[in-house]
Parts: sequence; structure tokens; C-alpha cells
Amino acid sequence: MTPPAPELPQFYDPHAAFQRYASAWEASGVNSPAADAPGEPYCIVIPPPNVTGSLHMGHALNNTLQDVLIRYKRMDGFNAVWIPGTDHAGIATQWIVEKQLRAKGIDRRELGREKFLACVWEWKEQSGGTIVSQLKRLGVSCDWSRERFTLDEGLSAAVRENFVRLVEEGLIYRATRLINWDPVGMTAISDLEVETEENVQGELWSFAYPLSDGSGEIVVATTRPETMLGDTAIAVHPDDPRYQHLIGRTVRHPILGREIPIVGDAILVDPAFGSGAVKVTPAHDFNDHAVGKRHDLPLLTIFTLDGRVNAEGGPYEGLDRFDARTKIKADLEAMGLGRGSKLNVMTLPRSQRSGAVVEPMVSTQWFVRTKPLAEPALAAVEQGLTTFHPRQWENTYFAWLRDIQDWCISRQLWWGHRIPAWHCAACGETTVSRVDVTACGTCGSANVAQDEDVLDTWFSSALWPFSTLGWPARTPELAKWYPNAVLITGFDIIFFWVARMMMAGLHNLGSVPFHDVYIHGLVRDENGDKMSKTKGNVVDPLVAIEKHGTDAFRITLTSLAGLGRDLSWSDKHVEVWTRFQNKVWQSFRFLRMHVNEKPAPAPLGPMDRWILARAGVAVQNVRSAIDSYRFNDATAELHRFVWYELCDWYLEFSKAALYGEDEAEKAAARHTLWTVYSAVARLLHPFMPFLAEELWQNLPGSEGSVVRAPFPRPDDFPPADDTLAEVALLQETIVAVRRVRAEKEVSPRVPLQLVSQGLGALGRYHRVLDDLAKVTVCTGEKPDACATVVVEGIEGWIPLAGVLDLDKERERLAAQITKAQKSVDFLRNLLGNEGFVGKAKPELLASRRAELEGDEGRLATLTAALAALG
RNA sequence: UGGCAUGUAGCUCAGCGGCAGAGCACCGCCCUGACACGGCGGGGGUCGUGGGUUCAAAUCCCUCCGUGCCAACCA
Repeated sequence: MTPPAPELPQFYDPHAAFQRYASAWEASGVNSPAADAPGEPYCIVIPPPNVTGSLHMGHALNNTLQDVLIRYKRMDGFNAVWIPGTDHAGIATQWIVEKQLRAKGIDRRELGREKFLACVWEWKEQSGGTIVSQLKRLGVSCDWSRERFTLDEGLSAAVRENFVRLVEEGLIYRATRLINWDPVGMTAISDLEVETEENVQGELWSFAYPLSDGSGEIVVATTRPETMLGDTAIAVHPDDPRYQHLIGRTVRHPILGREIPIVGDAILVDPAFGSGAVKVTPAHDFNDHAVGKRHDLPLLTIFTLDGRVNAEGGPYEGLDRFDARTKIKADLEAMGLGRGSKLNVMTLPRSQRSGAVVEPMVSTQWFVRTKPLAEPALAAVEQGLTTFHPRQWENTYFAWLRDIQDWCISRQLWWGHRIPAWHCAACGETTVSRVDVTACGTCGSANVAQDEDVLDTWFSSALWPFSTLGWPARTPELAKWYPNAVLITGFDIIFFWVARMMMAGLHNLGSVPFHDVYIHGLVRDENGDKMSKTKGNVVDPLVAIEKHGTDAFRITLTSLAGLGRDLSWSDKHVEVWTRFQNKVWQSFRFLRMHVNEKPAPAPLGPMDRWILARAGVAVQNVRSAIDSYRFNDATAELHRFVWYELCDWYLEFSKAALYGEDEAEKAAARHTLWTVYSAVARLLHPFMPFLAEELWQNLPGSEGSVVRAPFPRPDDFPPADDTLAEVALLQETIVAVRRVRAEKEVSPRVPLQLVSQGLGALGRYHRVLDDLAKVTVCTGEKPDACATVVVEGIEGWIPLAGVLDLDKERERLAAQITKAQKSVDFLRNLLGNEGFVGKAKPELLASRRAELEGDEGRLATLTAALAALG
């Protein structure tokens, strides 16, 4: 006799397990494979969280899914690595530190660039680690030895290399253009960083421009009266009879006195809208800018960089944009030029970061010529080199890339990658270089100064899948792990990030950065509302982990991650998995009561073979679910198998053996339990790693850590054999008998097939016996509707009349039979038709035959059932 | 205005040509030896609307309605 195993605690303690295993795994090096380690490559790079950030539910979901995949692939023998890191997040970070300094009464400009950057670095050092430690609390198995930061030395070199290359190829250029300006952040921003605020109640105000010759006036309407200071034309539709004769003439600016031409422009002007005449401000409106180009109008910038009226505004100089609006309106009204106003629902462009209303401004900036980069990125997805999951996101991706605009990449910030370009004060030329420049590349003058601006933070993020692997150096890591296997991210950054990584990867390395892109939804609250601080419905993942434990937290998120849907987080969902966790634990304790050493293989009974075959099916289902990113299906399959097959059936059946006298049966049950739980621990590991390890460590005879154990394969288990059908029948029988006992209606499909030998065999089982003992079994002459049973050698029957509405059942069956009959006739005709057979492909015919057989079988079953009902 | 989703049990969702499903909630019985964080049984649905295709539609096609997101326009 082996000594009894030490008893397991009554309840699983997820926090203790986390403490026990998390850092031990990291120290073991299992997460840090060498590039030349054996196994097919499988690499995921983390979407780098901002250093400003703290972990929110979106991160939790995103990283849990990555961890599920990486743990699965690691167990499956891949050389799997998950590279973590953080993003310097240019504007966002600078914004925070500036705010902190302002609170102390310090302006960054007083401080100077160098000192300010020192402050940002200091802040990054102390709080940049927060997000990392929070990630670790999720139990993620990143390779922390490869952690990167977008501003570290290697990545900065990658950024320079990419920038200089694109300049050399003519794909980056510097130009003066109308761009989106953030007057609060005081920087240019890209189109993507402009967000629109919907349904703003605004005012559409009309006023009159007097014709220069005094012969009348022309009325225009605007939501931005202050921009009239920069008007350089009035546009009308060239075919509009009201204004046609005015084209070519001028109006006089009522405030500034300028003469302004009236032009005809069919593209901008809709004669049916408003007065049919439009004021044109080419320096502060994108549409007007286009008109200006068409008609060669002067660009008149009227605002300063912080959104005040400049010297061009004459009497309004120094006024804020919005104050100027009020005053100009009032002044024009006073001059008798106001022509009424109406309410107007509009959308306001706001800066994503500062929230300021964006001001279009003419400015000199650096741009990426995106068209040539977008074409290969489009083609790669069209050709299936990269696949989105779910597929429909490819449409979004295509739409944006097909209509892509040049990308403004320079930012008037200090925190970020400074543009590697040096302007010469002597000759005015610009030198772009991978190394710092001390002399002008054109004239040789030493009077050069580096461009003051930094790059858009997404410019460095675009390189992330390969800059983290050492590019531009040709490292073993790059050779092994590029392209990455999969990118997991949210739909909100398909344009910002995914598309740009595709472009950068294809351009710099000639192949796609990843084979799959999994797009997950948004984590919402239990009412389906977006989580937001103002609503106060934000769930802090760390609080949830404290409350429920890492395992339950992770598998809950995973179970909610269906393809193409947002997730609704609620404690009710977590409860399901907390209970699942307990179910696994309690059933494992049962195993430990009966198994305290690794059992030797033994001849197996039918129930043993049944559960092993079912385990094989579950393994197959879990695998194919993960392989196709159906995370919710994977967890549902685990839940179904463990609870409804393993615990509800097998464990109950095994008691007959384990509490009985037959040593051979006991040996079979022990071996089966051990085998199945060995698989369960490994199946659970990607989802509930700490629970899985706790099982593994307490499974007698298991070796090492579950982290390094192989993920179960379907062929680890015996295939289905004839006993499976028998067992299924026994189970149906038991269910039917329980229903009879409950005096409930019995579905005719099952009890009419009751097999006496089956029940006889079942009589030996624990809880089943209990059920049967309470069933009234009759003997003697059998009525038409009954279930035949044999209990402890006595054949009898269970009457069904009285608990069945026989008339209703007959009616229902007859309807089904009519339907089935039609199906069978149809298929038979189809197969009997020579012409059809001649043309049909063999496999199609085979499937049709199979269908027919299925239908005939069903028809037969139904007919038999009807006959039994009389 | 355009595009993409989405509408299935009270709630959260799965199913996507072949007998309408799960979890939670609800009702009844049971603290039996792994588990009351449990067991057994049960009730509950015109699958948003109207048409069409099919032997057969929740599932495919069209119409409309509701909801969400993205993009564009907004003088």
C-alpha cells in the first residue's frame, strides 16, 4: 500500500497559486527561448502600451488572448516567444509631464528642451514600470529579457534608418501645406488624430459683402465668422443665374478694406444651399484651400500658433479665435451687414489628445508619400498573405489604404525621435543622415542645426514587429521570428498601427509583418455601455483580479471573446468560471482520494473507454477553436467536457468501481482518472495557468511543470468504438427513467428505444441505482406505450400512458414524417436520375447518398416511434 | 450620405440550409461519501418585419424597421 496522499485544501486559492508559480516560471527561462532553440517559430509582439498608461480592461483582454496563444504554442513544441515593451507615446506623455510642471508653475519653454526631456525621462523611469507590473499580475508569459521601449537605443536606430531610407527613396519629403494644427498642444497632427464631435449645436450666420462698385451686395453664410478676416474670394456656382454676371467682379472687405474677387467654382458650391454664395478662406479650411489652388488665390494666415488673431486681423489682433468670432459678428451687425442666422447641427474636429478644436493652418512639415507604400500593403491582404479575423475588417483596411492621404509625421514636440535632418544656415539646404551631422552635406558649412521637431509616435510603432527583433541589424532573432505569427489588437488602431506596420514591414523587409491579424472587440460594462470615467462604470482589472483571482478573470475574458463582437463584462460572467474552477478543484480532490501514485495501465471497461474517447473529441475541439481564434468556443468546450461528461457521468460511474470490490475495475478507473486529469490540466493551462499548475503538481507521478508539458493531442486517446454507442444509450436510458420518475412527459424518441440489457448493466452503478430503485417497474402484460427495463434480473416496464399526451405526440410525429418523406423522395429522385448522375461530381453524389441514408434512418426512427404510440 | 456589423428564451450570447441551444435568472425535489461554488428534474422562444429561393430557412436572397461602429459632408 502506498501512503495516503496529503489532503488538498478544501478550496483552491488562486492568489497563493499565483505567488507560487508566476515568478518561478519567469526565472525558469521557459518564456525566453533562444532564436536557435528547436521548434517552428511562433512570435507575437505585444501592442506596446503607453508608458503613461495603467492597465485597463482592453489591455487585459488583449494580453490574455495573446497569452492563451503563446502558452498553447509553447506547449505544442513551437519555438514560441512573446516580446513585450512599451511606447513612448509622444503627445500623450509630453502632455502629462507638461501638466505636472505647470502645476508647479513651470513652463517647459522656460526650462528648455534638455531639462524638460530630463524631467520626462525621470517620470518615465518611475511610472513607466507601472504598466509592466500590472501586466505581470495578469499572469502573462512574456519574454521580459527582450523587453523594449520605442525610445531605446536600438529602436531609435531603426527609426533613423527607416526615415533616411524613405528620404533617399523620395518617399519622405518636406513641404508647406495646409495641415491640422492643434492650437493647445501647439503641434501639427495627422488626419487620424483628428476626432469629430458629433451633433454640436452651432449657428449658421449670414452676412453681406458689399460689391466694390456699390451696386449691391452678396450674402454668404458661415459657422466661423472670424475666418472672414482671411477671406480672399467669394465663390458662386458658374451656372447660377443669380450670380453668373458677378463672376470676375469684386466685393470690398467691410473691415479690412481689401478687394476680394468673385469666382465661379462648380466643385465647392451647391447653388441650392444657403444663399448659393460661399466665402473662401484658403488658409484655414481644406475645401477653401482647394478652391484657392484652382483659382490661384492668396493664402492669408490670420491666426497665431496658439489660436489668436495675428497682425493680418487688424483691429482684432491678439484676440482668441472664439472671442474674435463674437466681436466680429457684433461689429458686422452694427455695420448693418448681418443677414440673420439659424441653428445648425454640425460636427467639430477636435484634437484626439488635447481636445482643442483643430485649426487648419499652412505650415512646413515632413510628410510620407503613402501611395507607393499602400499598394503592396493592399496586395498582400488581397492575396491572403495576411488574413484578418474576423474577415470583414479587411474591408475597413482596404477602404482606408485605397484612399490614403500623405502622412504628416513631424510634431512640434520634444518627447520623441528627433528628426534626423540638419538645416544649414549658410546655404539653406537640409542634410538627412543616419549619424549626427556636423557639416552641411551641400556646402560644408559647420553652421548646421538639427530640425527641432520629433516624429509622430506611430512612425516608430510601425516598425515594432521587426525593430524589436534587432532590425536594421540582421540578427538571428529577426531571421527566426519575422514575420510574426499573429497580431492581436483592437479595431480602433487598424489605421494608426496595423496598416502602417504592413506598409513598413513590406517596404523594409519585403514580407508581411504577421500572417494573421485578430481583431477583438471593446470591453463594455454589464449594460453594454462603453466604460468611461465620467460614467463611473470603469472596471479596474486589478481590482477584478484581486476579487476573483487571475485564473477566473482570464478565462472569463476569454470566454467572452467571440469573433466580431464587443464584450460585456459582468461579475455574473465571472461567477460561471469561478464555479467552474471550483468544480475542477473538487473533482480533482476526488481523484486524489483514490489515486495517490501514478497508476499503471489496466484493461479498461466501457465507461473508461467512453470518457477517454470523449476526451479525445474535446481535445480536438479545443485545438481547432484556438487554431481559428474562436476563443469563446474553446472555453465552452472545456466547460462542457469537464462538467457534463467528466464530472456528471464518468466520476459518478467510476464510484461503482472505486467503492466496489473488483480490483481490476478499480485499477481501470484509477488509470482512466489519472489519464483524463493529466489532459485536463494541460488543456486548462493556456486559460487558467495557475490552477492548471496546481493540478499538475498534485497529480501523482507528473513531471516538471505543466508549462513544459505537451498540449494534448487527439491521438493520445483511443478512437471511438462500439461501446460508445452503448454508453450513449445507457445515458439516454437513465435520463428517461429519471423523467418517468418525475412523472414528466417522456419524449418518445428515447424511451421507446430503452434497451433492457443496458439497464441491467447500469443497475450496478451508484447514483443510477438510487434512481432506479425509486422507479415503479411493472410486470405482466405490457401496454402499448411503455419502456422496457430489467432491474436486478427482473424484466419489467415503465408505463408511459398518463404522462404523455399521446394524441399530441402522434400529431407532431406525423408532421415530421411527412416532411422527412418528402425529403427522402426528393433525394431518391435526384440520385435515380441518370442525367444528374452523369453530370454530378462523385463526392457530391456521395454526400447526397449519405444525406439520403441519414434521412431514411430518421424517417425509420420516426415511423417506429409513431407505431409504438399506436 | 456611404460602408461594415448587429437584432435568437427575462438577461448575456452560441448556432448560419436538415428535430431551436448554452450560461445566468426562474420553478420543483434532494445537504447521497469530490463539490450546496453542488445534484436531479422542469417551465420559458412566430429566431426584428414583410416577401422570395428550396423537398426543407433562424440559417441563403431582397424590402423595411431598430441598434452600434467607421468614414465622408456640413458655406
